[in-house]
Amino acid sequence: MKKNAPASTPSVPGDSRYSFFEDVWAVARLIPKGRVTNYGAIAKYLGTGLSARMVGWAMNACDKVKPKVPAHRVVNRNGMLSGKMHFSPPEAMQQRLEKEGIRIENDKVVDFKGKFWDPAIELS
DNA sequence: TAACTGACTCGGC
DNA sequence: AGCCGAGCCAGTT
Repeated sequence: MKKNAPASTPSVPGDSRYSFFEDVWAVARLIPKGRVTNYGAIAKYLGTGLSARMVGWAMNACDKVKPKVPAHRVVNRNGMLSGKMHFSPPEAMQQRLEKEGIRIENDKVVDFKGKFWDPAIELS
């Protein structure tokens, strides 16, 4: 039997256990097809610019979240698919990006700056 | 229970 | 111009 309120309780908006993980996933899902963003932009949009690491960590758990989160559209500030090695298979990230019109070269997003999608601006 | 790591980023040297 | 250290939050060992 489960405890009263385990930390693993599904977070929902309005709940005190609502962690910014949910926000990260929400923002990630808002990323338009053919666009990419970086961890810092999301973190900053959430008000925790220094927590860019956690954004990546949230992506690690994105696979267990529903609906699926387009974590492949989130890359580091260099436009490099730093998290592709965490995909399964790793090449899936690049494959999906290319499928959406994003061109990848040497594990880096081509014209990253031009395809960059900043939630702080687009959602402002 | 405490400590470390981790899909990051920025500032300083 | 490149390298190093510090900060953040949560999950894992």
